[in-house]
Amino acid sequence: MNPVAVIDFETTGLSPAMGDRATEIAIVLLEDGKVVDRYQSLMNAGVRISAFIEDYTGISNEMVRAAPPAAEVMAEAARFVGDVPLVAHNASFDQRFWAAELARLGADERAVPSFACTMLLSRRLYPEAGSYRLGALASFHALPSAGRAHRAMADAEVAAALLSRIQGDIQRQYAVDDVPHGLLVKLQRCQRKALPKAIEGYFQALRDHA
DNA sequence: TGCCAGGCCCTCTTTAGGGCCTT
Repeated sequence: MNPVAVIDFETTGLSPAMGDRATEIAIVLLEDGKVVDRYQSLMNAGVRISAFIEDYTGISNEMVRAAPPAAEVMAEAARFVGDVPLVAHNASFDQRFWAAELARLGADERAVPSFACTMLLSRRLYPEAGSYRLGALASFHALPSAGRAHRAMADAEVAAALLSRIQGDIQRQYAVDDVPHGLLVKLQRCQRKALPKAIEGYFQALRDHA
């Protein structure tokens, strides 16, 4: 299976459009269901972190003041990811911050790649899960704890374990050898009953293209 | 200081509203 990069941001709030900035990023490279590399850094975007967010993430103004500049960290993160496709939990959130922080470096926001989303996939694959928060899905699947929740690397590790579980379940349930990123992106937009047809259609298109 | 968004998805729906999920 080709590698994917599972990414998680900690930020000052919910919306880069409202001035919120990233405070920490973690990236886990996953290949064949195994972690093969990691990147993690706090970053200083020069903005104040509210008391609520300090409490929520455990990331303080003092910690961020001592961290490298956000531009430096994001450039490193982009180099680390390279052309590897991206995955996140509730990916629309991380995709917005990925685009916004890289746009500050001069990157084209329209060129942001499509993310696969472990939350959307879980909604389709595990209708009995009840809650689709990352921590709730980790409990549902009995995934190993990776440290303090709401820190970037701990959450990225859990999301990577969830993705590995998702890929394995798709392989078993639908008798396929591989679950490439493009298939994940396709399935996260599918109704549950349409999953088998979508999987067959995806691999048929690959064969037609070959 | 306190507040903010956006996309998905369900239903008491589609001429809409509200909960969930991310920080």
